[in-house]
Amino acid sequence: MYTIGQISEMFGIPISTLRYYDREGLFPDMQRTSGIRRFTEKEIDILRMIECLKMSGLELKEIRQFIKWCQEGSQTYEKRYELLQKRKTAVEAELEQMKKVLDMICFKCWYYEQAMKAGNEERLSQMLPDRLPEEIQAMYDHAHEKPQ
Amino acid sequence: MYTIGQISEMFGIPISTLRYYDREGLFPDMQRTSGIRRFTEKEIDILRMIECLKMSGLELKEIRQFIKWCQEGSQTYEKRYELLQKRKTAVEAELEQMKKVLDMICFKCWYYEQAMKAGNEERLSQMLPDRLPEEIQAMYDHAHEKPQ
DNA sequence: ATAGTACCTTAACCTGACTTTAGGTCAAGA
DNA sequence: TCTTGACCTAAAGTCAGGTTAAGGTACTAT
Repeated sequence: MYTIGQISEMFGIPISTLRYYDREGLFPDMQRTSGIRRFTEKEIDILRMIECLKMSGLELKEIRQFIKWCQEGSQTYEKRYELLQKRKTAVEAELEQMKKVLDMICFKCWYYEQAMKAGNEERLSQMLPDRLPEEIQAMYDHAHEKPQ
Repeated sequence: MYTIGQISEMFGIPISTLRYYDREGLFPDMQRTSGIRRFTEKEIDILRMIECLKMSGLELKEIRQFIKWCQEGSQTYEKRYELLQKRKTAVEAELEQMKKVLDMICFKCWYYEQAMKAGNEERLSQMLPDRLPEEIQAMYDHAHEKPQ
């Protein structure tokens, strides 16, 4: 059993945020001793889940729903599964998007490296959009692909 | 030259958002004819940049700064390059993070698939944390790696 | 005793990124 | 003429996800 201060240390999450999560119902029936929150393994598991689902792009209220389902036992397996499947699809799409963004950023880094060497962008602008060096062109093209 | 309505259509961005971007100084010295905004190729280029930099996680005020540098010509190449390098590092880290999150989500999908088949989580809980089927274990372990 | 520290609450405040509202201009078509 | 549609502004509102403030309790060490 841990106090809110210990959990805050453990996870690097401000105390105010932990209290806010509690207010939002993310720790259903957390125990207290004379008003003071007692975080057990159960709450730690929930926090790990919150961190993961938050990073996957879920909102707090959706996370609260998921946690509620976890409490309700085996009859909500399907709902939990469906939510996770949707998340999976969304995260996969986001990952593809981020790869394109990264290629765009990398291209722009190359671009400004060249611009710095030359002192201007004249040569560079003549290379656009399809006379770039092979590797750079590949990044540029990938970054500019239409999303399917 | 395009009107705000045409640009809104082209980019799928609400008119109110385009006006908001303008208010925030993202289209420095955009021309107007009798009060009506005229979007040219220049503004279209800026919008493409906004979309890319936004997806890379930059805030509007940082994007405004970048656009301002673009206006200032060749003496800001270095600043622009540095900002992009920082973004590159951040996006690379985010990408790695997202891969872990995806593995976590995939693991959980598998978990609930099994739970649905079995009707309970007893078998599953016995497999944690290191007696999972090989492929699943790999996902689980990757998802739980400590960030370096 | 009293000071310090860690906890508690409620309510207000904050930030970023928009969106909505209320009221106004202006040109084209019925 | 008058209504419709596309534009305009300033100011207020919204939403998520917190954070801060003000005031209170309770244990511990000096």
